[in-house]
Amino acid sequence: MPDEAPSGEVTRPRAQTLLAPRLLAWYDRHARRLPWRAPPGTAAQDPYLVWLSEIMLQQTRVEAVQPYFLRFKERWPTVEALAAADIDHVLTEWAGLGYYARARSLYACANEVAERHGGKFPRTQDALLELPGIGPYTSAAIAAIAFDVPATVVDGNVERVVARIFAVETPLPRSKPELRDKAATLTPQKRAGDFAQAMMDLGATICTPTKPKCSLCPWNDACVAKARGIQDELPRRDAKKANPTRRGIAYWLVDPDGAVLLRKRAEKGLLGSMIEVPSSDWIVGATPDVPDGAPAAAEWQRLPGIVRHQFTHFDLELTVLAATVKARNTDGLWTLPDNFGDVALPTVMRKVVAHAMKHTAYTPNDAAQMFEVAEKPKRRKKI
DNA sequence: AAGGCGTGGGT
DNA sequence: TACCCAAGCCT
Repeated sequence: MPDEAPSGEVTRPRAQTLLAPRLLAWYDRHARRLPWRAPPGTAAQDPYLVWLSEIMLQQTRVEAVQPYFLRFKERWPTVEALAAADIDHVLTEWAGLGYYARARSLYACANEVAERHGGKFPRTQDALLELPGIGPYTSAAIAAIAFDVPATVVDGNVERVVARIFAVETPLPRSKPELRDKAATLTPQKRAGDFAQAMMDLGATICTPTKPKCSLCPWNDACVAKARGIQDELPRRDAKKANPTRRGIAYWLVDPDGAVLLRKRAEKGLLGSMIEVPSSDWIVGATPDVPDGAPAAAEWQRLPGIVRHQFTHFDLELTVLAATVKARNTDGLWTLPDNFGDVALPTVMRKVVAHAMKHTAYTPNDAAQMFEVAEKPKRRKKI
């Protein structure tokens, strides 16, 4: 473990002091150009954009984030603009990106920054940590990248790189404290933001989970796992249990105008505050065979096939029942499919929409084509 | 403090 | 097909 020198700097073995400069040199030549990133050596990025990107990047790949980031930046260029937005518009813009509590926290955080911090993000890790949706990773990332604070940024990439460099064999998540401490011994006092992004780029492009490209790695001669030939086995992880399957019914109700009944889900929890095709509870076990919990009494027709979706902690199988009504006798958001793009439909509900429109007599139009995309997910089975 | 919380791409 | 797991946070 590193000792604290009187200056407050972390002391470290001499060899380790050489690692950061080598990685930064690699980063200067190989940094990916990303829309939220200032090129190495240029002026710091707008803290608002750093924050926005870091929230979106939580548990989410760069490629998935890019279009969302660009749309948010265009629509809400400042934290004040975002704070003044309608939360439902924010959720609609976030739809498809997942982990929707992030969008709610994003909005809450924008309002705190606008109202309590004068529109300026705090510059210290401790102060950032107080804001909604900002935890240990994100506070360090914003401090380092936006404000050049020498904070140690630890995400999944950094954990993997550090586990390999030091050949940490303790499985995750038990090894997290050790990995964090070892990462701290690598963090330089200068260019900590570039260093953090370099570590993450290294993990994303070179020190990958499988088949790491060690021959291209600026640290390959210092990597203990590589020296031992166990780089593919690290980091180890404790086994995780299998996911259960939950089943339920989604109710596709259409009025004479072709409007479809949608509903807003509970504020928090799974898909919190998002819009859904009304559905039963999703229960482990058999699909209920009675349309219990249907939004209206109607002649429900079971559509062929099933909608499958995987969440982080369970698999879902939805049966879709369809019916028409002569009048809008049920409260909800009666919405024409042409306008589905204006509501916060998460991906699982886009799948339901696609399935229903494919198996009912809905006239194909732009909306139908838009949702066809969501239907095609798996590769086609060979005949 | 262990589990809830999305989605998509890769192997 | 059936996993894995990603720029994590919250309770």
